[in-house]
Amino acid sequence: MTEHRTVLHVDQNAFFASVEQQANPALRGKPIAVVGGHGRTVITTSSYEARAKGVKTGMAIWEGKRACPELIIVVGDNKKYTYTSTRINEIFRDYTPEVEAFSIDESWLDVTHSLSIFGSAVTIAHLIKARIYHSFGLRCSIGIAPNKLLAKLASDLQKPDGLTIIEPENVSRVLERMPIQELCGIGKKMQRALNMMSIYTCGELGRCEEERLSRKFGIVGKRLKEMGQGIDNSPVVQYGQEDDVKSVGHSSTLEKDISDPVEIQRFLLQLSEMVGSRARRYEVSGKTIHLYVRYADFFSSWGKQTTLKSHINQSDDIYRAALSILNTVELEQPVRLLGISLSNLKHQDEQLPLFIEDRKKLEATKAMDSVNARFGKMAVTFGSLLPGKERAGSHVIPPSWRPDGVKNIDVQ
DNA sequence: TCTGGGGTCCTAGGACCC
DNA sequence: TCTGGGGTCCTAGGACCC
Repeated sequence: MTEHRTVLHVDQNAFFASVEQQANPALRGKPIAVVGGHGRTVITTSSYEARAKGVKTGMAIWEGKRACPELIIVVGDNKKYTYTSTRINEIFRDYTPEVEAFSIDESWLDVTHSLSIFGSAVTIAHLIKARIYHSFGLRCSIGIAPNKLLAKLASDLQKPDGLTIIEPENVSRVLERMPIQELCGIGKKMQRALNMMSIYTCGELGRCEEERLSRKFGIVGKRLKEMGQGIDNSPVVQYGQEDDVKSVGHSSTLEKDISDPVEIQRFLLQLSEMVGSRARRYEVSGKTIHLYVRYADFFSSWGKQTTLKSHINQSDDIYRAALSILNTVELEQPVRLLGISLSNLKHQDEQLPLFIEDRKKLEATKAMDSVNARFGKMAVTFGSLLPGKERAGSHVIPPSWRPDGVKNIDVQ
């Protein structure tokens, strides 16, 4: 038997909203909501003062204001959040190199091998809380447990500013009456399906026969039973050890629904440039292009993909592929959202193209990318973009952003 | 007055090759 | 003339996470 591990999960409380309240003292103690700088944005994060009034993530601004008329709307500033997140993860690495960023505001730390240095996991948790508070004025909730699944569950149990420990000997007691939907990985559909089988608590899930779960959920059945028992052997994957990125994509809701093919094409080119520049920055190219369209009615949408004979990451190649997909379809409604993603990726080999024309194109792309890197996204772009009225709005960074490595998304 | 954007993983069915 | 099966790649769609 191997010794059990000690894993921390650190969750920054109301991260974007708290960062804004720290940056602007006038916002402290007030109900605020962080939104994208877009006509059709939603609330990404709200302060605890706003949550107390019923403001929730995903609400439109008007919904938030209906729940809380004095709600203060703040347009998100990605640079603040990525900067703060990066600094916080640096703090974590003072306590163990085994830090895995799950999202911009959540990380796991495997401190098994640090306990002898710092005394205990609780001591480490207190040190981390104190340092984050003193450096940034931010509160976090920390869970301590023998694995990632339980550490994440633990950090959720007390918010804000919580510290919750699940000792190995207490796991089954804690799980016995814990609702299954509290587990990371069991969403609404899975909860409903399990409830239909009269399984409501982790205790019930852990005792369910694997055979019964496998019949219903296939390969996931075994994993579900383990989750109910609090078993999770997945390692904390530290920075630099992550799997290669599998897809690179951008999608954006337009300021207004559009039907004009020229406007649609212009927007598609803009998305292609965003996808291409990020793929080139990661030094990957992809064979499969996926185009996603959501119509004006919001509910109807489609996605189509095509796989090419060779890997590409040049913006105009991506654009051509996306356009060829679009041309196979008769649009049924004005378009609300367009998305392009590149997958089937491989690492770029840095060989110079054989033909002089291709080399020139590569040089031009590199120059364009470097200007954009210095002066901000879309400072330089393909000519046909420039007169466009439709632009991607400034988006608030999605919480899936990771502070390190290849999985960063663009900071705008 | 409507409802964001970034990913990962899994399944199912079909094409194609050996 | 009729019988396969495994492996890989592809498209489409859904569940889940933040």
